[in-house]
Amino acid sequence: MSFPSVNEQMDLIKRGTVEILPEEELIKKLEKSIKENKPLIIKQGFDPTAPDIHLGHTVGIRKLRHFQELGHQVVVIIGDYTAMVGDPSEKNSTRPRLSHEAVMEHAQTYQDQFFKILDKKKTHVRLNGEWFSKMNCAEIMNLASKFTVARMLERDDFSKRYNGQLPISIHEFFYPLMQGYDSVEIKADVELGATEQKFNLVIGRNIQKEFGQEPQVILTLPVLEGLDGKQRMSKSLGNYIGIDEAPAEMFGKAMSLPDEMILRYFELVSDVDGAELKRIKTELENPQTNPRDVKQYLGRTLVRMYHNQQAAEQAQEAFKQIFVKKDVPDEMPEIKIEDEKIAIADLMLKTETSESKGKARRLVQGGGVSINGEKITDPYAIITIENGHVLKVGKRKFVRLLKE
RNA sequence: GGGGAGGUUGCGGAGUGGUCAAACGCAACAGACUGUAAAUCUGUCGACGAAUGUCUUCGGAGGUUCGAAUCCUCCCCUCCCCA
Repeated sequence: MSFPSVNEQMDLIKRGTVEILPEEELIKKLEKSIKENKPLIIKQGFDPTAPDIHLGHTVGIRKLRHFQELGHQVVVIIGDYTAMVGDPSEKNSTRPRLSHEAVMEHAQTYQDQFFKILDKKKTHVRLNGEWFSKMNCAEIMNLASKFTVARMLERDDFSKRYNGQLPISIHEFFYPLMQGYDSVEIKADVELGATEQKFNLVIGRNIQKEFGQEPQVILTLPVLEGLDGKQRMSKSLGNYIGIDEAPAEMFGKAMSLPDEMILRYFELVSDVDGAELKRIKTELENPQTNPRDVKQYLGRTLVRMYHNQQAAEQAQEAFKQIFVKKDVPDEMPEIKIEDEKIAIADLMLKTETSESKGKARRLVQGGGVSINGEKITDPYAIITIENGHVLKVGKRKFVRLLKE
């Protein structure tokens, strides 16, 4: 196996990254790897708490992919053990502990999705329960002794919670330690993580040193903002684009992004190369350009990456039909209605376009509901079902009504 | 172990016996305007009912009262100070 030159490697590695700490160490590691013809071990961890990978995750996964392309060894750690204990960093402490089965199931889903981006053959997947389940108390104490409370409290979210009089459980202090210990187990050379992970990543260096290993280089990546363009993309905030989503969904969601996000998305989660990225940047800066068009290109790119070119074209066409021509989509859920006549609120409940009747009526009152293009104004309207009529609720919910 | 402060509808945060389904802000949703962008304006924002209304909700369980988010008892949880 032969590796590209250090400069070439650094070029690709640096793309989209926020920080490499320390950079000289990475260069040294790369030089050594070339000399000894031995790939570096690149690590990133994931907690299998949510079984769906969205674009936010792909920022890191794509970077792992870059390392693979350069010939290095990627090790993905599934934090099954941490997940079983229940991740406390999310403040909803009532989260149920996950059963081992659930964790394994999630882990499987993760892997299926990882390999849409990563090369399966060049990826090791390890569960950290492999070593943590075997650790005894003395070993745990030993690990715990390698770090101080004061240093823990340096961490931003701990100190914020501490000062904000919010609870911090002792075991939460173990998370960084455990994550660091993962690096010891796999002898990581580089660990990737989002910028907010910096603290944990740095601890990994310390822990490795304590265990007599050469410390890993840490590489931080930006946190991708979600569809609102402000908050991080996350499933619980509902502002995400999942990589398993249908083409139309993916495209539509991309179009709802704020304009300022266009370039960032191209940079962080698309596979366009450096030259193309530059071209897009210039295009966006041109006042003649309608950002909408570039956004459509983004939408197509994403659909192409996770589906295919044809699906991308179709998604764009369908989108235009609905939102530009204000037409109805060709494809939509079809629901059989048995009743001849039905109150609008009941119809919306039945078609799952509203969660409750009260809400349905409010939507009608707000002018958000139409049938076959005719706006319903009376919240108590009785609808006569016609075969094939289209119920539209809000901007994007369409249901075709079928008569029995 | 001792003392103090708290737990309110997605979040923040009012409310200390009836006028409280609970102020206000944020978020969210819908409408107008647009490019399903941003900004702005308007409306809605527990459930059921056509409706007077009924039901569920203020950490949990009981209790006092004609009536409780508000008072009492026990319990659970969190934070701060002292040791």
